[in-house]
Parts: sequence; structure tokens; C-alpha cells
Amino acid sequence: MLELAVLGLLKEEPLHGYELRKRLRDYLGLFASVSFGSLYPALARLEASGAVHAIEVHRSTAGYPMTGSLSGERTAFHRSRADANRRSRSRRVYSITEHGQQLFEDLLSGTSNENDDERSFALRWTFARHLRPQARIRLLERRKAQLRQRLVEVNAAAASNDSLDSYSMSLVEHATESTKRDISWLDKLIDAEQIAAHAASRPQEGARSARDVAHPKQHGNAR
Amino acid sequence: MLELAVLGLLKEEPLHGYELRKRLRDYLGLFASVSFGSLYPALARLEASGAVHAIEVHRSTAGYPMTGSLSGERTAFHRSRADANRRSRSRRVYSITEHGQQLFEDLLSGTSNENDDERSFALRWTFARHLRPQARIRLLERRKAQLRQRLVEVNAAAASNDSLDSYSMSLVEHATESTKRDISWLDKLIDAEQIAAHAASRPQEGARSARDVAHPKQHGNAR
DNA sequence: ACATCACTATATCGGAGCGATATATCGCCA
DNA sequence: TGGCGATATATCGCTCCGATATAGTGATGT
Repeated sequence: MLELAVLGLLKEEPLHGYELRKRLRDYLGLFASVSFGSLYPALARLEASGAVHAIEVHRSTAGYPMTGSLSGERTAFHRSRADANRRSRSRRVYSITEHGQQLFEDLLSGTSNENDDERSFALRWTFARHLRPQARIRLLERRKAQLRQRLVEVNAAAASNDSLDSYSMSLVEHATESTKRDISWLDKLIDAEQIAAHAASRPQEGARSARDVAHPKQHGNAR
Repeated sequence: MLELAVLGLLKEEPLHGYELRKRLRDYLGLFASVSFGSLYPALARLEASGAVHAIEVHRSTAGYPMTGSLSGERTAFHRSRADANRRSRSRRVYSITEHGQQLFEDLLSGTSNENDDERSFALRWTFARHLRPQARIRLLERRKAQLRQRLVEVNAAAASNDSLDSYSMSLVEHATESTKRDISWLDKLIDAEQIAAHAASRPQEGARSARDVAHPKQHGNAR
């Protein structure tokens, strides 16, 4: 689900491949470290399917880098980074399209394509602010059900298998404990989300901004 | 590193592809669930490189299934399983070769091919009984260094990045905590291994079987 | 008697991702 | 001037996965 990560970053601002990879590494590094051998084909796929749109930005060397006309740069947004005026060869700057927005929401809610593993969940949760509260809770519940299922399977396999040596056993025990902790963590998050959803559904108390808490149409001030 | 898992299972007894996959799923299911689309090409690679040797075993239907002459079956070994006399179509039974034994040890000790991730370590630890005590400790220490490195990187990334929302932050916090627990677990294992190695190096007290604790040349009674 | 189902068993296909590598350009510094 | 490191895009070979094809087998059902 590299597409999801790419669309999630392009949703905030247009970016070219090299910068995308840096952000993938730095911001989502834990869950989506990616190589160019994956990124460029993924961008080509997204472009072919019409989810993103690329414009060629030639180097300007002098003055301002606003060469990318079509909302190309959103200048002085991440100027804290060292790449302030480093403009070198021509770049392909990708923007997300309407269709891409739709694809992003589909991938994020996970209604299609049940390819769920550890990283897939972590990536979705990173973009949880783009989900409705209800969908957020569904995501957490799905993940929890997965982990519980895995617990059952591991315990069953370990019980029916008496030929485990001490090394395998230590591995199984540690994995079981870790999974239980993950489930507890999910429970905590689910509680917090339910409280938030509950508070949002009665606007008479604490009435301010009960509606704009990550409604899917809310984009722009993504922080 | 599917090869490592396959060789580790074939080290115990010759198996055909379908049974290999079952054991990969049941015994090492947590860390190496594998599909036929991976397994059969991997077996073909191992066969091409001379690490395993395949013999065609045709069905016999009547009497004993000892058709696979060359140490083919090791009859009545896992008869507790339901596939006792289920002999159907012809199978390709794979055995590990001398070269395969060497390859297994190389992959297991990890001197070549530093492709270390979560599952890679878990898989190696599953076969830790085939390592010398010294190599076991090295494996644990390498894994620990990896996790510590990741902790540092994640903290640095999170500190330099002020645009993390609460969802990403909860993810980072949970991952940090989990990693710390993993490190503690590794510390525990390292301590235990060092005590065992220490005890094994002075055979004058508790002298029984200090030498046969998983020496690399000890094969045969692999359980 | 025959159909159907579930299991055993091997194999291949397309696609995704990775690591390595190739090819440029640019700024900097010795 | 020449090398080095960062920026930037792209491709190659490989591994792995999920899906699918093919086929033999025993049990179950009608």
C-alpha cells in the first residue's frame, strides 16, 4: 500500500519523487521506508490511473523557484529544511487529482483490498485524521479482531506442538505478550475515540467545533 | 530468507513441498507464513544451486509407502497426524545435501547477507539450537543494536518534526515502548545465554553433557 | 452408480517491492 | 580542474505474494 502513503503526502502539497522519498523516510520512516525502485513505479501507476498529475519543472537557478506554475510549489512552507534554494535539474512534480482523493479515501478506509498487516495498519492510523470518527473506530476494531485471531492461532499451534525447543518457546511467549499489549493499546485508543465521538454528537455542551473534527471534507489545515 | 526456513526443516527430515508448506504455516507460522508461489520457486532455486536434492516418489496406494527408496520417508514418524496413509499423486521429496548444510549455517549465522528485519531475526532464533553459544549471543547482540539504533532514529525524527498529530504521536509512543520491551527481552535472553555459556565452559561442576549443547557438528537427533 | 466435495500436490502468472546500479546536474571546496 | 556529495529520475534482476490452473484421491451424499 505504497499508493496510500504517497497520496496521503500529496494531499498536503504537491511534491516530486525525491522529496516524497525523503518524507516517506523521515515522517513515516518507521512504517513505510521505501526505495526508488518502488516509488517511481508506484508514481507511474498512480499517474497512469489518473490519481495524480505530473508537471515537468525545469530548473531556474536564478530568483524564485515558482517555475511550477500549476500550484507547483507552495513556497516557503517547509523552509526550515536545508533544501531551501537548492534547485538543480528538472523535476517531475506530482499533484493529487480528484480521482486521487477518492482513491485515497477508499484505500484509507480499507473497504477494498484487505491486505492488512502491521505496517498497513500503522500507515492508516498515521492518516486517521482524514477519517470520520466512526471509520476510525472501525479501523481500530478491525485491527483488534486481527490480533485476537492471531493470539488464538498461535496458542492453538503452540499447544498442539510439543516439539518446540526453549528458543521457539521464548519467541512464542514474547510474541503473545507483545500482542496482548497491542490489544490493550488498541482498547485505550478505542475508548478515547468513543468518548470523542460521544462528545461530538452532543453539541450542547462544549459546543465549539464538534462538527469539524476530522470530517472527510475537511482538508487544508492538515495539522 | 525463505531458503533458511526450508533448509531448517529439511535438516530434520526429507519432505515434499506440500508438507513443507504445512509445517511452515503450523510450526513457524508466526514468522514465515508462505505461499506456493514463493515456496516452489525457492525449492527450484535450492535444487539448482545444489543445496537440496529431489527424488520423485510415485504413489503406491497399496501396502507400505516406502517407495521413495533413498531414505525417502522415515515411515511412522509423524503418524499422529491425520495424513497417515493418505498417499495420492506423485510427489517430489526434497533432502538437504552437504552443500545445503553449509548454506544453512551461513544463512543462520548471518555472516553474509545482512537483510535483517523482524521476521528474519525471529526465524534465526527459531533455529538457534543449531548455533554455537557464542554465535547465539552474537545474534542477540546484533538484534539489540538494531533496535537501539531504531529507537535513536525514531526519537530524533519525532523531535525534529513538530507537525505530528495525536494519531501519529500515539503510534510513535507505542512503537517506542514496544521496542524498549523488546530490548529488555533480548537482555534477558543474553543473560541466560551467558550464564549457560559460562557453565558450559567449566565442566568440572555439573559435568554432564556440557559439550553437546547445540554444537554445530551435532546433527541427527534434532529434537 | 454417479456426482460432488474436500484434500493432496505441483506449477505458473502478474504484480509489488527491494537493493543495486546507471545517468545526469549542481554547488562546494581544495 | 577535478573530485565529492547532494539532488533527481529511471531501470534491472530478484524475491515474494495472491490467485489461478490442473489433476489425482477418498469420502459423502442421493
